[in-house]
Amino acid sequence: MDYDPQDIETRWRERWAESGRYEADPADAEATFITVPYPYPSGGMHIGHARTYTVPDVYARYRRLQGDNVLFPIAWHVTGTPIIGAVERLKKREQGQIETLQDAFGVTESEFSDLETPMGYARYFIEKGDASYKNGMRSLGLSIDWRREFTTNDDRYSKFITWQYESLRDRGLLQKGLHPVKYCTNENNPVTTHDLLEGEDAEFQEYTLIRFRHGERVVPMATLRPETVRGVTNAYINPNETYVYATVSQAGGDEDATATAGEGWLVSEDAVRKFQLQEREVEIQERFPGTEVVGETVTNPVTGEEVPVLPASFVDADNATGVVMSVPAHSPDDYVALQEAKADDERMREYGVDPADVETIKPVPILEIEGYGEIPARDAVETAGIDSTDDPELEDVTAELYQDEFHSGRLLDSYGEFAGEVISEVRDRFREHHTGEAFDRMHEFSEEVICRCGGEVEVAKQDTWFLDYGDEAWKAKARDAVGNLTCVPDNTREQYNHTIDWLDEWPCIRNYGLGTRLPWDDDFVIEPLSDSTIYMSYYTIAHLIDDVPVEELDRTFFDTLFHGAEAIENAEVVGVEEPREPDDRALELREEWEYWYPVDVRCSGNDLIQNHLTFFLFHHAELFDRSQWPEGITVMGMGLLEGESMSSSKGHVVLPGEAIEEFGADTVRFFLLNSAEPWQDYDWRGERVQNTRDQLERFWKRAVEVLEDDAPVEGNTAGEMSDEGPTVELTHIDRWLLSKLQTTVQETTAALEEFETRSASQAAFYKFEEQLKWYRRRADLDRPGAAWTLREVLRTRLRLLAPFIPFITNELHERLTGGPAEDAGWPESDPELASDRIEVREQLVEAVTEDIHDIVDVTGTDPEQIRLYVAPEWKREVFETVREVGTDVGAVMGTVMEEAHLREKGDVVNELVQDLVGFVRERDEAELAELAAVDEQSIYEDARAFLEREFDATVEVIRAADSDDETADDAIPFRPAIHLA
RNA sequence: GCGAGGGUAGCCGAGCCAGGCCAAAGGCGGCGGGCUUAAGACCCGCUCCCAUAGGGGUCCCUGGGUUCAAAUCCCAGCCCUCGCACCA
Repeated sequence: MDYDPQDIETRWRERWAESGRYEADPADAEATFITVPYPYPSGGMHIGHARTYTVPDVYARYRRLQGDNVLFPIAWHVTGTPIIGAVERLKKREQGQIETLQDAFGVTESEFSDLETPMGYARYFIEKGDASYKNGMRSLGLSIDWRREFTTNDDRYSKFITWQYESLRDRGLLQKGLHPVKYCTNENNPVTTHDLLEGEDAEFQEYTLIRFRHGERVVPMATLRPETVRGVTNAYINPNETYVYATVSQAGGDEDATATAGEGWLVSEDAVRKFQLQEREVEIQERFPGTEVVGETVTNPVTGEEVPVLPASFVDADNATGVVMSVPAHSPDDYVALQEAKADDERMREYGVDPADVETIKPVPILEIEGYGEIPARDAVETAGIDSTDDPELEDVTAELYQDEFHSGRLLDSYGEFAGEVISEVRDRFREHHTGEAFDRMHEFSEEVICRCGGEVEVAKQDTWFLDYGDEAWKAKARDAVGNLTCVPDNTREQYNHTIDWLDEWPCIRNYGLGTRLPWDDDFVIEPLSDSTIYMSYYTIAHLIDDVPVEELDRTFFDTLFHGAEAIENAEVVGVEEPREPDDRALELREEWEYWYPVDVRCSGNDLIQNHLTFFLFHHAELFDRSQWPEGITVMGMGLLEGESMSSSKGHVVLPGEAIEEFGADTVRFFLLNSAEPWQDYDWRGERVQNTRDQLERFWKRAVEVLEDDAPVEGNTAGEMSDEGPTVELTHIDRWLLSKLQTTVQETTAALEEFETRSASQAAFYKFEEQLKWYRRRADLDRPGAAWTLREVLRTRLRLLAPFIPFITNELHERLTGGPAEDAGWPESDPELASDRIEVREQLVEAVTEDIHDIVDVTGTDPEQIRLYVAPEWKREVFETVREVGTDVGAVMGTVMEEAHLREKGDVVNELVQDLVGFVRERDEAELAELAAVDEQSIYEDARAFLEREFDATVEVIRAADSDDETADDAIPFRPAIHLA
């Protein structure tokens, strides 16, 4: 009977589907609710996703075996733009998109037309294509209640989201305000990171604009280090670019912008659009080349000093305002640029700048910092040996000095009230202090950003609705929810708290995308992270709510459902003043919700702690009672494929379907769970998966041997295994294996309670294999007792392994007992079978076996006769003394020497005491007590047959006291002297 | 910088929270043997150094410390990985 996973797995899948095995409804048993993020079907399912969903499945299966009523549901997240973007790219037949679809996910050209609408595309990857999530999940044998599926684009789900956002608005947690967004200047639309060709890593940077003056005009210069304003020695402008003079006024409600109406600004032409996008009205008055300004002077708004404007081709007119200030004392860039300007008289003259004036420019230090001289930038540049602005190392040197100055630079006396303070402490206050007349601000990306359409992307400030995670009262509730939580692994707790601390305003709407419209403004759609914060509650009623007409799913309906009749009738729901009539249907559904909630465990990726998981806590803490707050979050690690990160677009993925076809679902599951704990990163390597497959095959073969060994065991034939205990005679070694089995049960259980799927499967599978190996060597297997023991061991292990490898274990368990493992209950460790005594005794046999092996190896002999000398009674007496007196050699000697018959043995006793003290130290009380009760002679005598087999020699066990052999003197308690001949 | 995690034998990787049974699980690779006409698969043994009697030496990033005892606890340092958002 060969191992044929395809055959076995197909049968069980069909059985589960037909019987609705994992459909869960409220019952008397304890409810356990396990959820995992609903997949986002913007592409197919790969092996990394497979693990994400298999980890909670193992836990779900474990809890079911423990007798819980377990709900493990799934749905589909389609909100937002990625699917729309994918469809657009497909329609344009973009090469990359076509390749991803065909190569990574096996979509055929004839199927393309099905994928050309967003929901068509989603449906394909939800359930149609070979790489669809549903196919993958069913193949893996996930124990999902499929009745509860929905998508986040469903009308009823949208009503649920509407309820949430109205509630949050009424609680004052949804606010309106301006926020920076990525905006494509070609399409005139906000864009998401997924829409970018370049600049995926770009960050929004808030620049301070230093409002230099040129006569009546303002010349704003952008900087990230406003405190260096007193160190400005000159400005740079690009002589080859176009600049403008424009009137600028503040528009909209941007409180940060301070430009007074109609003020005249001098900026690059490219900057105009940036300001317009950032809530300013800009009207160009005249255009002129940069050369026109070069050679002029501008006035520093803080110091009142006049500084020259020098020409510089390195100035990027498309970055910020196109005019930059130079702080050569603290910016290595500026320092080197100034050196170059000084060296290039001809160029200065060309632009009408007197080289003599340039020569007089001296770096002006504004701070002091340990480890650098008066002019830190000069030190940094000279140490690195940089003498050109083209030197690639200059960037690193600049970054390093900025870091150092930020964290340990202290402002000089010229800063008055700010003098002596560290930059990191003082920067914000200094900026605030000057904001208005001297400082303004603007946003800019940290690097160039290009849209997929080829258009340039700029920072735009847009009016938006945001979730106010900065609200202190809300933060406090969220922290409370963390306190309530079982975090796996435990060290993630701090990360949640940290995230709660720094989360601030979160813009929760977008201009376009799939999903739910903002209830009071149809132009906007609620973005994906914001519509998935409490959806787990929707699972509890998802299969029943279809019976309720959409239009009846109003505020009262969901308020009734989640807050109950009393709260509705008494107008206790925040934001609703009127007492209302509770909705009857909602009250029925409320029972479902109350049965399943709270979420027992949410399994999710560790990358989601910073947003989704913390949002999940925030929203539960606000919208639901404390008793419905999440009880646990288990966080999962990332996957690698052959040592490299998976990537659908590069085709570097393995599909579950392919892997299951090659290895079988049990192998795929076992590998994914066994190669690392859930929260650790794992690496899918084909070679190792094959290994796992081989191991399962071996397991299968051994199990079949046990099944087929129908040596007549009274009352224990197949189909009649029970918890009744042995009906045949068991020997010491049988009992030893059964005792080890109890430890295995305990370890596996403890590990699964902690979500340690790796430790659990290691204990139940690999570690126990080691015990079996010894048992097979040690035991006479042709006994009814051995057959019974092996069957009992198999029956228990099949149940322990059932959460991990459900197909093979159910199949074997059914063949063994008549029923599947998943219906047999989780094994409990039997105290009757767990025996320290037996294990301690067996350890002595293992030890002596190992010692004989050592001697044989070292000497290279092949003994024909082995003699074991058991330590004499007086040595046992000394052992007893050590046990009683403790591990203080002096004290033991004192006691021992009181005995005349020991005293006369002299030094030998001293040595023995030393040995025994070491021996006792390493063992605990219980073990020593068991040892004290041991009759060594009989133990080795009982193991004689085994030892003779093992070494192919005759074995004699002799009392050392009865022998003249000198070797016999070496015997110490629990370590017989060994003589080989 | 802030936050989190980590550095273990040729490689991968357990152990560390709860110090001793740790020359340190398991796997891979390597070596030897068995089975086989042969190869593969499978099975057995070995795989830090020394050693012809169960022994000794050195070892878990580096340097200190605590302890009878440290891979494990404490301190300092070096190096590495991940996240830092408005994106699923």
